[in-house]
Amino acid sequence: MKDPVAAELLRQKGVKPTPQRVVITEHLLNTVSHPTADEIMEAVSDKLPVALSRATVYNTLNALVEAGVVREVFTEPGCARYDANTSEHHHFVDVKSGHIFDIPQELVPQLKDQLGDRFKVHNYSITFWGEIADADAS
Amino acid sequence: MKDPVAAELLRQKGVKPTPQRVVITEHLLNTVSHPTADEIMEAVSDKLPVALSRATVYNTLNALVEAGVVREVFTEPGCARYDANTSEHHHFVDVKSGHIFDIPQELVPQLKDQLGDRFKVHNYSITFWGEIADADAS
DNA sequence: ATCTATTCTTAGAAGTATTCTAAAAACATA
DNA sequence: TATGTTTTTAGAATACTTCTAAGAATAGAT
Repeated sequence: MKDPVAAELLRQKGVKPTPQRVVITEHLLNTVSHPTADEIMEAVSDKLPVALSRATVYNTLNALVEAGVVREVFTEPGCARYDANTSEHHHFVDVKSGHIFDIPQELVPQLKDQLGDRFKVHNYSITFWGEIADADAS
Repeated sequence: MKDPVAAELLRQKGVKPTPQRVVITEHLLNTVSHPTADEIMEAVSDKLPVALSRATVYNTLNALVEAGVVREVFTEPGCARYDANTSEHHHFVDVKSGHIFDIPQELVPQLKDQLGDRFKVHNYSITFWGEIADADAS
C-alpha cells in the first residue's frame, strides 16, 4: 500500500499526482540527502512499472520547484540538487566528503531586517563551505 | 601603462602572473557584476595580443579560486559566476532582471556561533532570491 | 462505453557549460 | 644554447539540462 502523503501534498499544491511525480516526491520527502536529478532517477526507476525517462525527471523537478513542493539548492556548478525541506534553513557543505547538512536557523528574521523594504524575498538558501573539524563529535 | 595591482595580488597569492591571468584578474577586480566564464572571456579577449582560449579562461579561474583570489558564486544552475570581492558578504539575486547585488553584512559572527566547533568554515556565500520591490527608492 | 481535447511521458537529439587531451609555445635554469 | 617545466591552445569529449515530436494516459461530455 502506497504512502498517500506525497500524492496529497501534490494535490494541495496544484500538481496533478501522476505515478512518476508521486514516486519522485516520495523519494525526496524520505531522504535527508540532497540528491541530484540523476541520483533521483536511479533511486526511483525501479519503483515504477514502466521505464522512466530522464526528461520526465527534469520536467517533474521543475514542476515541483515551480509549485513550491521542493527547493533547488545550488552548491556546485554543473548540477542542481533538490530538497523537500522547504522550511527556512541553511546548508553546510563538507568540502571533503561532499555531504550537505541542513542547518536549522533563527537568523532569517534578522536577514530580512537587514535587507529592508526594498527587497521582496521569495526564496533563499544559505550555504557554507567548510569541513567537519571533529568527525566523532555528536 | 598597466595597472600593477592585479599582478602584485597574484604574486602575493602564489600564482605566476601571466598576461592571461593578469587581464582576467584585472577585469574581475574592476567589475561589480558577477560575470560568468563566457562573459569574462568576451570582456578580456581584445586586451591580449593573441587569441585567448576558452580552456585558459577556465584554467585561470580555477587557479584563482584555488589561490583564494576570487570566489565562485552559484546562483543559478548550469554556470558559475565569479566575484573578486572576497570579503564576507551576501548576494541578492533579482529574479526579474538577473542582477546580483553584493550585500555587506554583520551576520557572519552569529552564523559561526551557530555552526559551533564541529565545523570549520572555509568559504561561504549567502544568497537570496527575490525581487526589488521599489526600483526608485534609494 | 466512446469521442475529443488536453496533459503527460518518452527517446533521442540538441544545447550549453566545463573539462580533457595532446601538442605547441613560453619560460626558467643551467 | 640545451633542457626541463609550466602555460596556453584548439578542438574533442563529457556532463547536465532542455527541446522536439510523437505516442500514451487522462478527464469531461456525450
